[in-house]
Amino acid sequence: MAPSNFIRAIIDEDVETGKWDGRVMTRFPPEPNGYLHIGHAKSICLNFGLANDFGGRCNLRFDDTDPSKESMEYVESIKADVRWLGFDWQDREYYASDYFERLYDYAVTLIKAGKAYVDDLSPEEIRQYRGTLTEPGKNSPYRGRSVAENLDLFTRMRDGEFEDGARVLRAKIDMAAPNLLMRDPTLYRIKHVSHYRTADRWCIYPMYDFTHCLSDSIEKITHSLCTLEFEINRELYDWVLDALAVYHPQQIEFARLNLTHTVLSKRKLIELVKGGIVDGWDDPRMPTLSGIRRRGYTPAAIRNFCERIGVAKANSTVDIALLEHSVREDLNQNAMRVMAVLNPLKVVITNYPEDRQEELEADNNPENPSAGSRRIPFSRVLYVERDDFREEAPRKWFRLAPGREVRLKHAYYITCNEAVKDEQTGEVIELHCTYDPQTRGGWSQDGRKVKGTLHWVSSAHAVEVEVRLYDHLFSKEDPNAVAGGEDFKEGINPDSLQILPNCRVEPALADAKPGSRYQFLRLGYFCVDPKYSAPGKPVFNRTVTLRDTWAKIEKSQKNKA
RNA sequence: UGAGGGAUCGUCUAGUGGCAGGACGACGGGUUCUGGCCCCGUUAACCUAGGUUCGAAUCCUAGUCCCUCAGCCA
Repeated sequence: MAPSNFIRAIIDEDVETGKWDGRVMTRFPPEPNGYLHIGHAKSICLNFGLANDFGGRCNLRFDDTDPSKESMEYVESIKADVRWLGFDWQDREYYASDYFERLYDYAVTLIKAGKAYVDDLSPEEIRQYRGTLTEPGKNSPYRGRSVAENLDLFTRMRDGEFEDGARVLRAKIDMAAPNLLMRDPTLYRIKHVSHYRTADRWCIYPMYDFTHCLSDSIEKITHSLCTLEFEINRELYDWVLDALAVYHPQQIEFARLNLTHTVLSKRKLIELVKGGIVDGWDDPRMPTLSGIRRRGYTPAAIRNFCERIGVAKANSTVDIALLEHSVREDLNQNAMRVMAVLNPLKVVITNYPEDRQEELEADNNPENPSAGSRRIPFSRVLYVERDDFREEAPRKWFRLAPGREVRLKHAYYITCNEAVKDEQTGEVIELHCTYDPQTRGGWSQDGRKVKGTLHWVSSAHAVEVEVRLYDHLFSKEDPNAVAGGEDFKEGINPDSLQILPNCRVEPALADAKPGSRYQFLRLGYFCVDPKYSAPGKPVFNRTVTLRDTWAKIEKSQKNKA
């Protein structure tokens, strides 16, 4: 069971008092005008999670009332993302556009009750009549039209007699209301635009404030959860339902998710995609669910994350380290361990026979013995990580350096005797080491210990692959906090993507399936990219690094120096 | 300067009149064939000022700061 929060407290009480006959009915109501991101995941987990925990149901409802922005492509991507996250709406897949006829009838009812009128004012005029935050608005000259005239005009709006923007249907509330939203809000506008589901059946479309509450009402929602920016809308939500005297759910607002080093506004995300700054909506650096999925995150990791961050009414920004922790936790338990060398440095085992090779046993996951083991080839020429060798070992260095002995994971102890350099550049291009045949499998009978254990691959057997290393898309903790005139895109991390074309991995990985996840020993978790991999030629995305204690030690050593 | 909301460790979040707890991070240690995982420990908070009370994060009063709203978007 998820930790408690103020919404659970409300539902607990409602269940106890029988307010909704013990029912819990929620809904996730996206507009199909873009891709879902990690912020939506919070809402999805909340709505479906609550319904699940209280024995209720959660609907998937598309709030598709603005045909100029919506499409089936978005509907499909949203459904795929919700399903991927692990939630099931069964047959309850609803569309506000399916309610258009009933919504129209409700509007007519409102007109007949003298609670709505057709206004001929232009958008500009409506804005002027609305007043300001501190001054009241004034009534439209068309506000006093008779019910009959309003009915006639509204019918003709529907019939397509008028141009876009010529007239709107407005609720007749109070032009002096302190809440601007209550100053005769627009209920219907004319848009001669084809809708992706209703095609050309309609040329008038209902506004959010009219549609959402009534859709909730139609679906007998009990708790209508939305984000804080809709607090102002609640008064109107309640007004519409009261005016029509229909079933009346309770709207409850919670704070949307913000993440450090990340932007989550739809506008900014679109800008990144359209500007070609990222490789589409599913770029592994994007906070979209499709991007996160391609990056290698698991649904369970996202769900755990959403549970951990909690739900409250205060604006807050979650440290992205918590997201990273969640995926490490899942992958540590479930990802198969393999060896990969990102920046290969050649190692020749000088006392190992040239024509010999052997296979060594390697466990697939120490966290899960049932994952079994595999055999990996060993031979005279190997690759190790360039970073694992230093000509001059710093303090606390456990790895390879001249004269140092280390363990090759699952293999042998080796001792570095010589670093061969390029005569021109002075760069170390090869290491000459000797191995101890008595340490096969990585154990020494004489009980001597080595501090360091390195990952490696056999040169002759290794497969060359491309690996993509990702870092936060934004260097700044809060990319939204930009000085006047500055563009948020200036905060983009120039090193957020690093492509390494010449990495070496264990031979078995040549056939790794797209989407499959591994731990590259001592490096991090990696996932086979579904977009750029080809059969026999996988491309690996780094999901997240392993925690790196040595990097911290080194950093603090540098700071002291 | 209208209306509606919100302030608890560095971050996120519990607590609703009775020992301010958890998670992440940071720091230190133990363990280890991954400088991973795991384990142990340390650090560290009630926006301010009054009041009520035996006792206040919680109730009252007055402030301060932050967020949202002037789309025919959602």
